[in-house]
Amino acid sequence: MLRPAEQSSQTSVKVANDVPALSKLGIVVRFGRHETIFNQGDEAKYSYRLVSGAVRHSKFLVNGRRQIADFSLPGEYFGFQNDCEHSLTAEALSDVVVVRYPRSHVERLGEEVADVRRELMLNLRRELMMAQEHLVMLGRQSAKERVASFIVALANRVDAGNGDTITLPMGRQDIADYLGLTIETVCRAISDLKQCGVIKVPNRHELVLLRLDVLEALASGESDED
Amino acid sequence: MLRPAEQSSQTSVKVANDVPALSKLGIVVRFGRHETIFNQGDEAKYSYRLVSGAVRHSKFLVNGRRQIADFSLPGEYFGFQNDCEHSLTAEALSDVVVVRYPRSHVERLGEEVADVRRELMLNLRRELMMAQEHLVMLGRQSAKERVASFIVALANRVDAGNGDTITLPMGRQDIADYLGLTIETVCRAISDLKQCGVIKVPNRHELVLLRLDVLEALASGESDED
DNA sequence: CGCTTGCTTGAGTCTGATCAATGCTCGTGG
DNA sequence: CCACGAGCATTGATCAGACTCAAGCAAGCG
Repeated sequence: MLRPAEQSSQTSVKVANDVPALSKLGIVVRFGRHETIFNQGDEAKYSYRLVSGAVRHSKFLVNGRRQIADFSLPGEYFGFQNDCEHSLTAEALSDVVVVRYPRSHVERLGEEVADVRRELMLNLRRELMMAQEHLVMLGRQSAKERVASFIVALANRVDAGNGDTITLPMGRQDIADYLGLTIETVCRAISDLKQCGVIKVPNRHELVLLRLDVLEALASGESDED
Repeated sequence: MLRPAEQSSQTSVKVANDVPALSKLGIVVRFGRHETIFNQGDEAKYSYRLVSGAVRHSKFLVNGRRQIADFSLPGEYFGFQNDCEHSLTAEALSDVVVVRYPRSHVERLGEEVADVRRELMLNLRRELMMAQEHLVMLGRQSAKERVASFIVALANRVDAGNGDTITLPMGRQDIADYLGLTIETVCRAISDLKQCGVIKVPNRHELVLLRLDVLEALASGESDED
């Protein structure tokens, strides 16, 4: 199917519906599962919009520890935040299709078109706010609360409600590295939630929301619930 | 001395050296120690530049837990990140002098002047990168490493080196809430560092850097050091 | 079919939280 | 000027939640 090596089709596409002015600049590029899209420290030559698949954005410490800052889902932009070099490593969680924009063009468009500018600004602000929520999770929530928050956030992002099944495009280790936990702790928290009848887990990559209300209570730290 | 109630002198000032175009818009405002400058959820009517004192930016959870996202030191801007409502509560750590800019004017200037725009963008990016570093700390560093990181970051911000004395404008509880720890753990970590001869602590609000190299090693997670 | 890869569960340990007591500093009033 | 008290900071003892290490399990694939 998809080759691990980067394949580009030079067709311009109409996926950038949020920023129509951008659409003409992008080309489609594919990455295989676990391929690196760009590395922390790389010169930020391109920005991206994710068409399909999922991407993780992480930082690595000297001793091999990893912190995932964010996941990208289809329709979302990434790689816009830095002008000179990327501050995060972006890797494909699965086979991935992106639209790639040369940064220099994006930059110029930003200077010239007010709409693009506003959109870029808005994007940055959204990311900052998400990072702030993430800080609260890592700094002040228990393991179970973090896992609940994670599920609720994911559900909101794909607009899922009670009874709906959501897909987890990332593995347990990725969730752990996002939540600042170990894989075992994440597993146990998920098992707990399963036990309590709050979720169902038909398989590794799927999750059925049974009691979104309980999850939300846990996520916001209503400590008396178990 | 400074009254707790907000006092404004309607003189325009020349403090915004980074963004000269802004300087004419600002007025000087004072806040007393522990006064709230704005609350999470408040309409973002103003942006600020800190002239003197220090400010903490925090999020509160329902159960009273608090996560501090950032501190502002003299010369720094804050309250620019949101267009509609503030996502963080800003409080004066000490008596504080700020220059206050009406957001609507900032917004307009941003539309019209490329320099201002670039500066605003840069500011947002800086904040996002700081938040990402913060995430790593909270997610993947031990208590001692976090405290070391905190000290190193502060030292860098005020451009202090070995032998220099740095001022801690915040209390221990604030440090704890920034680092996602308890006040006791922060104290113990500081005591440890004192014990190892890495820092000296002449009093609550001052700290002498004796071995910045060791602090940096700890901060970056070179696990063999103690 | 057996191997690999990733997930789950269990047992024991350890780091950091909690609870409790004491110390220090500064400002206020006798 | 000293005594007192408020507000933090520090230190100690104990506890618990999350980590580590270790084993077993399920699914996918060559």
